Amino acid sequence: MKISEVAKRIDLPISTIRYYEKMGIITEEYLLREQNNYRNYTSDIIDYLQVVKNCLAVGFTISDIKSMISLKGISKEEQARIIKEKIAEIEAAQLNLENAKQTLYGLLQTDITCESGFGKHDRTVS
Amino acid sequence: MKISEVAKRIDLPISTIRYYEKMGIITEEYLLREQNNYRNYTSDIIDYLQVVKNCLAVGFTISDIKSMISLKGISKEEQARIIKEKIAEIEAAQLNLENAKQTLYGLLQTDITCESGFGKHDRTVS
DNA sequence: GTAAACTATGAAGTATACTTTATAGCAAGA
DNA sequence: TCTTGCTATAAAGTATACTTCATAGTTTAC
Repeated sequence: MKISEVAKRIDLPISTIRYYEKMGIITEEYLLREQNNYRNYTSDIIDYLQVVKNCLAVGFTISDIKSMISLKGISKEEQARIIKEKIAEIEAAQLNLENAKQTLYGLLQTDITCESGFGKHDRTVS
Repeated sequence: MKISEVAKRIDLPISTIRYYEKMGIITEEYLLREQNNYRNYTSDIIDYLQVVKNCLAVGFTISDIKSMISLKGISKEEQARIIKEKIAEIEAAQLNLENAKQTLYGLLQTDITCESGFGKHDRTVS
């Protein structure tokens, strides 16, 4: 699969896909080169990039993703530790999301124009 | 309350608090100046900044927050529209989080070192 | 009253995640 | 064949969210 097809199927700019490769999160596993030097991706790249998109969308960095990729080279204990750490981060993010959502629902039910400020009367988890 | 106390209580650098003010998300409502020109914050600033932190942590931009603040000046219909839009964004983020979490749980249960790549065998929502 | 600590401003610097530009080779259809 | 379009690389540019620096006024503790 050539880069433009990947771009279309995963809905990312070509430049972004090349950038991910440069950053080391698209590896040989998903990518080889044709004789003309064009990139040729495996069909797995689509699912993989969807996971990458999900991770980036919820606040993981490219560096985080690199560390998850590199899990293959380290001990199972270390793997489990890193993965659990990431899951904890996700759960913290989920709490934040729920708080933000409740803040917004609160705004919907309040007469914002007259007396309430953004978030002014909301409770948040510290 | 002076800036250093706010910084300590909300656990943000002083520079960040001044930056938020510069970006227009800390308004007169929470801030006045003393005769010596020092910033003097109301106690409400703490709860407010916690909401700001939550929002930023889950992917909202400072610009998003500004638009939420400015809800006070616009019609209720427009307010409701913007708020519902933000809630939809949060719900999309929640889906992404759940996907990312399942990806990681999948990794925990797989023999990563031997055959599975990061995310390679996971399903994600398109 | 003076040194250390806190406050202020504006401007420049940094990190992350991309995007755009410039230049050039390769390919497919009329 | 020639033009249009896709591919390539390297380097510079952009946006967002801060942080650091340079400089200077203010306050507090001894």
